[in-house]
Formats: sequence, structure tokens, C-alpha cells
Amino acid sequence: MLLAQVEGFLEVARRGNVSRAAEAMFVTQPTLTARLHALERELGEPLFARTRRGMRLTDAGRAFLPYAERAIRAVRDGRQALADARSASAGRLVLGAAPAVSTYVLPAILQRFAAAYPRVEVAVRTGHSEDVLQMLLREEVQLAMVRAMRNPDIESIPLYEEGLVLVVPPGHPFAQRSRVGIADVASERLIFFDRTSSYYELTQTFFLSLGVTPREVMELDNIESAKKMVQRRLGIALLPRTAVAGELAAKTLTQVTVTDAPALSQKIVVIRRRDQGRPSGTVAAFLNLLKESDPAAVAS
Amino acid sequence: MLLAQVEGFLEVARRGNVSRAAEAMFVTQPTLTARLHALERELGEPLFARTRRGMRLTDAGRAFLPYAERAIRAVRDGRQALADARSASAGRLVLGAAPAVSTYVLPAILQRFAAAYPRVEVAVRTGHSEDVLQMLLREEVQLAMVRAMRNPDIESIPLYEEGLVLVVPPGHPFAQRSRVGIADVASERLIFFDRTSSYYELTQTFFLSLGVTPREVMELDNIESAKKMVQRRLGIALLPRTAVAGELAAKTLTQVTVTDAPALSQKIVVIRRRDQGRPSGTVAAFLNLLKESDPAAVAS
DNA sequence: TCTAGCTATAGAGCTTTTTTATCGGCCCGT
DNA sequence: ACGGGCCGATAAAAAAGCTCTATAGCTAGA
Repeated sequence: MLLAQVEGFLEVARRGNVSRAAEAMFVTQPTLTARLHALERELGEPLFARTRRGMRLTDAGRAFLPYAERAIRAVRDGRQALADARSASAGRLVLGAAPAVSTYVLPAILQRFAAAYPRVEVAVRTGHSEDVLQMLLREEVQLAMVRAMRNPDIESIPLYEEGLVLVVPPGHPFAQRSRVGIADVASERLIFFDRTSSYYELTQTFFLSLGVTPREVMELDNIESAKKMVQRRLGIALLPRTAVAGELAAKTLTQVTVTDAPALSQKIVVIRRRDQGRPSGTVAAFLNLLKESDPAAVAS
Repeated sequence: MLLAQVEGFLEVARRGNVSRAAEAMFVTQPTLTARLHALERELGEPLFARTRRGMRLTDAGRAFLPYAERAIRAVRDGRQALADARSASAGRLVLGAAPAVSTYVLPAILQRFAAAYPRVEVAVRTGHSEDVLQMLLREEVQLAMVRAMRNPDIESIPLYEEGLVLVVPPGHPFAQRSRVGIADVASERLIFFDRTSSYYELTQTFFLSLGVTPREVMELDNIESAKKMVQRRLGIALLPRTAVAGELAAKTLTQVTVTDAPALSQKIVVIRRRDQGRPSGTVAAFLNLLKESDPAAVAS
């Protein structure tokens, strides 16, 4: 059965006249007649009664009519849905993100994305990078913004380098000193967050590699709490720069540079299943938006 | 766009494998590949990502999928609806009927029809023959059972001859007499029903042609009331045989034959729009059922 | 009776589709 | 490392179907 036959059926049903319907469809009348015959032959039932005045639906035709309309409408809507998806003017985008990205980087990006594509429905799922990777592999998310990871089934696009910076409360002795060494840091109470996250492992390795073992520590399970603890002078912390950008600007936290230690950072990337072909629709739109902007700069 | 392409898309989407899908659809693999390519070209977007393992839906494909399913389902359901209509195993039948037919003849017929085609939804619209004819011409009903009428746009199939019989209450003097003449009838109070119906005209013409003018009359607007009036000895009436079959059998009314007057009757036919082609589906089923039975015999 | 308007039909040409056969890549077991 | 097996893509020939022009057949209305 050809869609063209069903469309012809509808057009003739509407107009009751093959010639006019043919004209409206930009085909000749015999063509349309043939389509109708083919459709009737396939369905095994006359859909029209031929009269001197034109074509009238038979009972069978009347019975078939709503289904024909539904089918044509479905195809038309499907085309529209694809067009929407292509222009990203509508559709759905499901993102995965690591906690620090989700909280401090994504909001500003999503604000711009939502402004550019107001009809796109966006969903964000937050989790540790490893968990988000699994979501991606299970196709629960289309894109994920996580720390750089190695996996043969994904491709990564570098997003930004997220530095970990040492923050202290305003008025802390470190803030006045010209030089702060790693040994000085080790003697302070250190505040960590989320033992199960990659940050924890990263910072621990960092200290160990410098031969430093911070003794007094406090551990929180989220960055926001860690910041509060530092502000209440319960310790100092190594936190993602994006997570403290706001506090540094408001001078409610002060950044301290450790002179005798290398910069500590990790790469944040956006990852995507490698077997999904070229990005399209909302995904492509989001990636373009990322490409045009510096995610780390918009952290709030 | 070809339905076959959409079906191919669905089958491949389900199986993730062109070769298997092609096999299931009884075509060769290159055919199906070509269909997919044609569909993708028409939609301007890859629907599948080709991998070593087979075909995976792209985001675009996923967006299109529900519409494709809807379209195919609509066509499938449409086919089924036609098949149902053909076998009259389901569907809808809208009948028109004159009051006497609707009340006394149709119930028994519909009982049998409903037994034979339980899934057919039946609707009856009752009205005077002329009104029902208009309903038929406006296609508000598919068939109508009315008195024989002349109209170029309809075709009629004779159903039965409906005789008008003179009924009197049990114990009425006429019931005992061997001969009742038209003059005797004229001296009785006569009960008519529904001045606007064809019965009224018919009976009036009948008396006039015999040179009789019934003086005392009573007029009801429905047969059932007329029967009750006769039973309460308020008069005698000329009523359709089918309408009094039950009372005659139960001996709550008595039939009297007028010896010096011709039999009075009118033809009941089933009519149908002439431009509807050959009857099909529920209509054909109903007509067949009529053909096989004697409607007048089943009057209750 | 003629004309206008309707659909059906015939036959040629062309486009599209389908098929067979084959290619090129990749995975996996030996 | 290599070969068999499975994947989809491609080429080319054959087949099928579609669309066109031209025309027929029919009826209603002038």
C-alpha cells in the first residue's frame, strides 16, 4: 500500500471528485483513478460508489476513512517531529553530569540553552562520573559532562580544565602571607568532600605524592557543605575553582596559592556513545552551544 | 514515502539487524537497505547508526519511531475495520423505520441480527416514512424500512405486505356476526391514529372510496394507545396486522372481516440510496437476514 | 440531440524497485 | 595470526509499477 494511495483516497473522499482531487494533488486524473483502484483492489472492497456526479464513499470507505486520516496525520507529525529535532526547535535532551558540573557549571549553560531552544525539554541526571558513564552506556542519557575517562565505547570532547584551588576563610593567616608551602597546608585542618568521588582520590594522591599526610581532616559529602565549613573557620579545603567562583568574587572565601606544589586539576569532558552516529537535533545544538562558550567562565 | 519503507524502518528498529528484518519481511537484504536509505534520504536525516553489530537508532530515529508505529497501526487497524465490516463481525448499522415497523416488526428482526452479529452496534431512528426517507437521503441512516415510496435516488426491496385489519374488543357484537358490512363499520365509533401518518390518509381514502363517512372518530398519535382504546371499548380500529398480532393471539382483541370491502394494505419495503454501490458489511448482512425471513411472520 | 462533465481504459515511456552477486570491514575462535 | 562468519553497502541487470497522453463510455441538462 502506498501512502500516495491513501492520500488520494482522502482527497477524493473530501472532494467527491477525482478530477478536482487529481488537480489538487498535481497529478492527472487517470493517475489518481489508478491509485484508487489499486487501493480498492488491495483492500478487497470498493471504497467509492461511482455516480454521474462523482465519487461517493461506500460504507466500507466510510469505515476506512478515519484510519486513513490517522495514518496520514501520523506521518505528517513524524516529519514535523524530525524537523523539530533537526532544528532543535523542540524535542528532548537528557544530560548526565558529575555533581560539581551539575551544580556549578550546568545552570548557566542550561539557562542559555533554554533561552535559545525554549521548546526543548531538558532533563539532568547527576551522579559520580563512573555512574553517569554507565547511564550513558545504558542510553539513559544522551550526553554526559564528567571528568575525562577512558572507555572504548565513548568519544570525549574536552570541555574545560577544572582546577582545584585552596580556599581559606577571609582573615586567615594564609591570606596575608606571601608564600604558603605544602608543609604549611599539611599542618592545617583539611576539609574534604565525598569519599566516594574522584575528587577524594585525586586530592589524596596529590598529598601523598608530595610526601604530606594531613592529619586533621573533616569529610563532608557535598561541596556546598565543605564551603560552609571553611567559612566557619573549621578548616581549609581544596575545592573546584568553578565551585568557589562565587565566594571568591564576594570575598567570603579567599584563594591561596601553594608555591611549592604543582597545580592540581582534572579535565572535564563531555562524552557521548561512539555508536550513535553524528550528533543531531538537540544533542548537536547543545554541543554547539558548549563549543561557543567557555563553561568554566560561566561558573557561578 | 512508501508504507513499506516505514514498515522496514520499524522492523529494523526492532531487530537491530537488516538481514534478519529483511528475512522476516520476505525481501532480500539489499532491498531493505535500499528502503531505509530512501526513507532516510526523504526525511533528510539518518535514522540509524551503522555499527559492526548492526543497526542502532539515532536520536532522530528514536524521535520518528512513535510516529512510524502510529502510522502502521492506523493502516493495520483500518484493514481490520474493513475486514470486520465485510464480515459484519463488527461495525455499525443505522436503520430508519416507520413507527409500525420499528415497534412491531423490528424488535424480532434485531434480536436475530444481534444474535448473529453480536459485535455490531445497531441504531434505529423512527419516524414517518417521508421523514425517514429524508434521513436516508441525508445519509443519517443506511437503510430504512418504510412503506413503498417513489423516489429516483433510492432503490426498494419489497419486505412484506402489511394488511390493515379491523379489530374490535372481545365480546363486541361484530365478533359474533357472520357478516359485517362497511355500512356497519361506519356506524361505529372509529379510532384512528396519527393524523400526520400515511395510515391516516390511507384509511380516510379507503372509507371515502366506499362512500362511507365515519362520523364519530377518535384520534390517537400512536398505535399502542389506539389498541388500548379499542380494548376499553371506546371504539373499533383499522390497525396494521403486525401491530395487533400479539393481541389477536392472546384474544384480547378480535379481528373482524368486512365482507363488502376490498382488503386494505400497503407495501412495506426496505430502501437504500441508489448511489451507494453494492451493499457491503453490516448493511449486506442485514439485508441477507431480511431475505431469509418473513418479517411479517415474526411480528410480536 | 448536442454538449459538458464525470470516471474508466489503453498503451507508451520512464522511473523505481527488486534481485543476484559481490565487496569490504570487523569480530572471534582456532 | 589467520580464516570463517556475520554485518551492511554497492553494482548492474531485470522486473515491476507508475504516470502520462489520448480517448472511450456514460449521463444529465440545455
